[in-house]
Amino acid sequence: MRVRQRDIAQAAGVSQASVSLVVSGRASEGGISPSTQDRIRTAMEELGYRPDPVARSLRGGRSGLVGVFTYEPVFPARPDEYFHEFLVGIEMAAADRGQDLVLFSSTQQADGRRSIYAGGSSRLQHADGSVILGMHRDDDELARLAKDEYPFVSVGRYDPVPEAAWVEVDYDGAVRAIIEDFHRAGHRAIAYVAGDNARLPSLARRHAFAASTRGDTTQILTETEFDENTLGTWRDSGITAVIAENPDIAEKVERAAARAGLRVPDDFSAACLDTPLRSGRSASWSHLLIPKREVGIRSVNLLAAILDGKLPRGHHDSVQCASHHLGTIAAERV
Amino acid sequence: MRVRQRDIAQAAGVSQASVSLVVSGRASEGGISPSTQDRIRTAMEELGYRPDPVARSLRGGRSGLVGVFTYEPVFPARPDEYFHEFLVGIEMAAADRGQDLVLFSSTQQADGRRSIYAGGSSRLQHADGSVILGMHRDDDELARLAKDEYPFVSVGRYDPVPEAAWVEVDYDGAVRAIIEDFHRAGHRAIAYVAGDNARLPSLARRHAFAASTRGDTTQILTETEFDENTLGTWRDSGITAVIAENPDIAEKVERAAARAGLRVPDDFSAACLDTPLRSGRSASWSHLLIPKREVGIRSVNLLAAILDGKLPRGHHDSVQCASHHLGTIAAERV
DNA sequence: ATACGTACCTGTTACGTATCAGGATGTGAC
DNA sequence: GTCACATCCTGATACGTAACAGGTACGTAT
Repeated sequence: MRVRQRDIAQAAGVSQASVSLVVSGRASEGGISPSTQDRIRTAMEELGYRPDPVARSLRGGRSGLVGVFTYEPVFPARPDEYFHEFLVGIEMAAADRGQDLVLFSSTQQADGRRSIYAGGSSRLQHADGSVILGMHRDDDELARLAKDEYPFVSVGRYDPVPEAAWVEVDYDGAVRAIIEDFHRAGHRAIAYVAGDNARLPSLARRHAFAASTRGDTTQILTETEFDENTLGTWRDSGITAVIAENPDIAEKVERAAARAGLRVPDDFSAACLDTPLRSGRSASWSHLLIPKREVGIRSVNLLAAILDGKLPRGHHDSVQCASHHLGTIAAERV
Repeated sequence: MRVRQRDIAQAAGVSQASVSLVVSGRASEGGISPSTQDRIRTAMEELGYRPDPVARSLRGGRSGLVGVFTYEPVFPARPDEYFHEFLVGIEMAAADRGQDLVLFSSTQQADGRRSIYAGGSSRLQHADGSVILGMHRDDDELARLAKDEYPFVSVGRYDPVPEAAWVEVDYDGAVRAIIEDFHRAGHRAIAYVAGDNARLPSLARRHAFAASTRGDTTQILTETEFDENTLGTWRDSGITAVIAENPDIAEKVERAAARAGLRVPDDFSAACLDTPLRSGRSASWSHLLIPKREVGIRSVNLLAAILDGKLPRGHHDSVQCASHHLGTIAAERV
């Protein structure tokens, strides 16, 4: 049925080993004469030979498949702009390297949650290594994955499993630049509205904020603590600038301001520590330009480097983050 | 390094074959006594055995991987709402069936175009079969794929390769319902604005339109033929209803109408033969509800059925299409 | 005539699994 | 005591490829 090297060998009157040499391009190196090479190639052409990638990976250990693992569906019910850009980068890099992507949908259990080790047969092994994506993670599972020495790279810093390789976003420089903008405009009292979660990108932003505001009066509120009256309170207490941890919060602040008759940047200067959604109302805020695509690309490249033994299993890569300064930071009114 | 069945066998004092029986769940069927089964299972537990999916698929012929092939990137530069829903369905069905998805990014060539047979080694073989997605297709390549007896299912009718299996959308009923709505409202002269392409979904819609309008006065224009003056001309010639082949065209008509001081549905009744984008201005038009998710699901299921030999390689499946009637169809003014 | 080198190729093994055909052992019937 | 039969297990083989170690044949040098 399927054409094998053995069939080619028979047709060309040589051994299977010789065919293998020609197929893998080491014919000359392996000492196959040009005329024999021609015979073999002709036979391949005539019989329509296609190497079997599965047999290849069983033997050689490499399948050319890069896994993408998430605890959520890769294709969410509605297009998810947040993760999309990472995936664009991942696909670009995979295409560049001639690798294919495996999405591990099989890991989904009856309850909808995903688990690497649930099925018993670790399907991740189909891929040479995997990129781990997403907010929700089972730290124990991933720690075990690391202990099993399965090669993987986390998209984003991943402190709970320090043995893991990852590509992180370096928020510090960009946040500092935004704070400096506030300073130049005369702001010395800055409020920060944080999300209600302890997810890693959020923590990194809070950390970067704290590190950039030495000497300023700062106030950190969580999303639930922020309400209709907060802006008034801030105003009374002399706070003149607001930072939202993510676009959702920025929208919330924007709405509260509108209802209170306050405006950005006339009454409050504002910035958002994330890239706002295209269609969002806070798209005009000064914000960070999180290099998602670049992070995706680097993740695949880092994984490749680890597989090639060029970098250690626990290597950490860091990508610079830029900021986009729009007109939402105005001079403090005296 | 890696734990194999052989290691388990040695630890439990049995043969590799017995281990295989336990792993695959045919232990009792194969006549392994409960006590031996326990010994084997204990050994597996202790040594941390994980079956190798690659070896499994080499032997058994099935990898549990479902390919997804597109001539465009699966993750386009901006989130593509059109294809997204198909992919949601595909991922859902794959998860249900315990299968993983392979995105063939490796088929991308230096010029950015993709090709199945370019690399020489047909990477599609990694998957048991594939779902083919997207507007742009290389008919010759896909015909060859069919001739090679590679199992695949086209998302959408695919006449250029009739040997291919596909899941098509049955537009006829839904389009007929919309035309009947026009009729009830007294419209007898209907214009249709078609896209400038000969892509298959477009052709199917045109065909469904033609089949539903017997006896009506109809006029079919392409997108480029439609301009600022068209609406006026139509009005003078008694045309009172417009059908747009897709949301882009609907937007265009909407804009032209706005500039001409005409309104939908007061001056023209209107409908769109596609599901408008969430954010689009034509979202209020009566339109078709293309069951994309369902098509995705069925494609994967059809592929599975073909792989199981339950359906022939060239089977065609058809999904009913619904229509969503909004207030853009009004009674003709006398 | 023997030794040596080179050009060209092949036999064999391994990757980890699933399956088939059959071997050993014990039990009961006649 | 022999045969039939079930129970429990195993050896061998195949899947398609890559790589290693080495073999044959021929020509040249001594």
